[in-house]
Amino acid sequence: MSSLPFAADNPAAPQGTAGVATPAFSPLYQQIKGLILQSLQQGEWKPGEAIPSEMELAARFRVSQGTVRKAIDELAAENLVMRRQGKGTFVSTHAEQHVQYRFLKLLPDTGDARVEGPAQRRVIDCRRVRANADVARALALRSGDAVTQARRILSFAGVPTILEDIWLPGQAFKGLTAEQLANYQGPTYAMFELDFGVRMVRAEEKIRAVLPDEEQAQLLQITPVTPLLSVERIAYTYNDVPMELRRGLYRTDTHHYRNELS
Amino acid sequence: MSSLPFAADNPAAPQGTAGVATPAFSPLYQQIKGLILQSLQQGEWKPGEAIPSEMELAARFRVSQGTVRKAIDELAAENLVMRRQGKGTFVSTHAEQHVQYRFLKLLPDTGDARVEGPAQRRVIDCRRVRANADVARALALRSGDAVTQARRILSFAGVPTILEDIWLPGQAFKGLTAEQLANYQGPTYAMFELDFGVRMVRAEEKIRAVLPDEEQAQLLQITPVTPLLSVERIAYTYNDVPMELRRGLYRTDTHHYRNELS
DNA sequence: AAGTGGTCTAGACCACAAC
DNA sequence: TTGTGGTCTAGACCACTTG
Repeated sequence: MSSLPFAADNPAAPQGTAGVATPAFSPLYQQIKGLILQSLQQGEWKPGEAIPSEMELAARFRVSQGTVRKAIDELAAENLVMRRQGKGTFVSTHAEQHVQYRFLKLLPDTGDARVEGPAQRRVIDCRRVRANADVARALALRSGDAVTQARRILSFAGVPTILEDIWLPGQAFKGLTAEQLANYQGPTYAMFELDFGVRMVRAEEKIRAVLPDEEQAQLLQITPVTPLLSVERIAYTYNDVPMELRRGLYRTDTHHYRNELS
Repeated sequence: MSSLPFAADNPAAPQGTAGVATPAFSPLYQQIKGLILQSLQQGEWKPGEAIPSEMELAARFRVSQGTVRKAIDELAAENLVMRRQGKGTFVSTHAEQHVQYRFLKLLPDTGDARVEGPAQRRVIDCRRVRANADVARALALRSGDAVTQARRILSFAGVPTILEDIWLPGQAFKGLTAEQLANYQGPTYAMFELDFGVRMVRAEEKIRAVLPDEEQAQLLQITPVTPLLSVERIAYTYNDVPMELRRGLYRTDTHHYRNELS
């Protein structure tokens, strides 16, 4: 039984005539959304599991089903939960996505990603280091804090296509090994959920065109004058907490980065 | 007074027991959405104008306000209309976007796009040609059909940053001149709305890293070994009809392409 | 048959903008 | 004061899934 900031029989935003700035106000369904979010964040329901039914949540929060519904609508729009008619509402997970890689927008020019199958992974490096200024800033850490750094190559149909450098906060990802990164079947983000309880919910990418240095070119088996996509990604858990910095170099001779605008 | 495929007092999907495949069924609010979309498409309400109030539409379609509301909710989510509390619901337009360029995701590395101000445009070329196979496929035309082709350079703070080639269906854009492309104040897509009645509603982009040829390098005042972002965009009007093919070459030494994932 | 999400309605009230 | 979109409720019924 949770207590609401503003309960249903204790209407929100009573609009005092004090004349000062509007007090922090949010509609009921936003408050409900916040409470559900809190439960998600605290792990009350695990990825892939069903959350309580709308009627149950309505009773628990003492609001109507319609209000819970609108809260869940927004959570579903943000891909935090998934609704399935007749079954229930489920916590999103990177493990059972209809598309294999939720955050990877690189597609083969030949259209169909399914024919490629999953990428082959080769982990080149995985070790604990101290964060430099750039990494620290991206992950909201202090310079010198412990981070786990990894480098790996993803190949499609045997062709090395992506070279990735990954930085993870040392605290949350204590004990991460190269074997885990290499051998886990399925998306790496699913492994993060399962082994570390870290769910990536959102990400931002900055994309540039670059030329590889000698080492990068060698790893991707290309010449140093092959232009590459540099994709710098920061992935966030709940509450906009950054939990991963990833810098990918994508070959785009047989693949392209696809984006939809509206 | 429109007649609905399934009226409110003539319940949809009576679920015949014929045992064959489910007949085409869509909920009432989807039908309403379709009707509103049709009016938008036919220009019953122009970009920037208000559409009728929810109550009016509810009366017109003989459904409840809540049903109209849900239809408009989806249209708003797709950026086809914009709601403004207390004022009404307005047809989206590229002219008065809160961000100046709705489809341009290139931002200065220094964060704030506003300090740059609008881009300086220099039109290099604008002429009618016949569509080759690639252009024809992208625009759903036949090879040899008339298209208007243009090339221009966008500069920020005096630095040539984007080289764009644009292809437009000749029929819809009859009479387009270099002067229009160069002199119109505001987004080019706003000019398309105003002068040609063509509203771009959605777009898809394929992004690659490339090296410029001699001519491209000269126009952008860079060396031919400067890697560039190649952004191939197809923009669509209503009903997924492609109305523009655009290929941009972006310098990414001082700017980056920004994308958000969820 | 029971339980879930999905749709639709009707009515009340709130917040915002314009007159 | 009026009209708009925004919130909230309560109840009915539909569609899908499971037992």
